[in-house]
Amino acid sequence: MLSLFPSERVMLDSVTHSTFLPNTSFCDPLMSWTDLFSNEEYYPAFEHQTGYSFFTDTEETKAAIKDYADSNCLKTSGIKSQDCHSQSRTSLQSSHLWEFVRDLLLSPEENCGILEWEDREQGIFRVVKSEALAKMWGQRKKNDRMTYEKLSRALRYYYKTGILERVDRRLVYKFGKNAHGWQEDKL
DNA sequence: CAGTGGTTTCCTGTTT
DNA sequence: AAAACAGGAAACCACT
Repeated sequence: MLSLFPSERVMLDSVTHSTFLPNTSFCDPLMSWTDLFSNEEYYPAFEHQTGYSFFTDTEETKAAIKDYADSNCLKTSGIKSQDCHSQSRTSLQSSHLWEFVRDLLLSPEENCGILEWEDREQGIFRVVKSEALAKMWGQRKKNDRMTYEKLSRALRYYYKTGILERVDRRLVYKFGKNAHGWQEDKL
């Protein structure tokens, strides 16, 4: 039943050490984006959050919520059955930031235009909605103080390790030699 | 308990 | 002026 497509092998590879991956079927949804973003356990926490600097600014909060709402597919698109065997949904499991970004890039249903390929072959991509990306990463790490500012700091550390390569264009990054699982012909 | 890797947080300065 | 980029430094924390 668990037919391993190359893509899945890569994903399983990157997810092997995740503490979130239950020993059940790969199709068994942990939590869809629908659950994640429409669940009242999350939204109230987001909107009523006032103790942290990130949310104290009304404009910022408004923008964040708008960013959230903009990605309406986050609320309306659940995980469809056919996605069970694709690389989608795995972004919830990837433990490392670069894997999270990669998996989001590879999952149109969950991406919602937050990330976009600039050059698929060369692994160059652009962060279209920085705020939403940070929000999503924060959700993944259960950290509602996450911002793109901080997320990007973590991304910059990847330049040293070859996970990412520098691209001198705003909000544009490129996968480096040591990043795997993103190449189309290897999926 | 100690060490480590991977961030997270903060900051100051520069660039777009 | 606002949003990104740059990195250094230090705190954090899950894991081994």
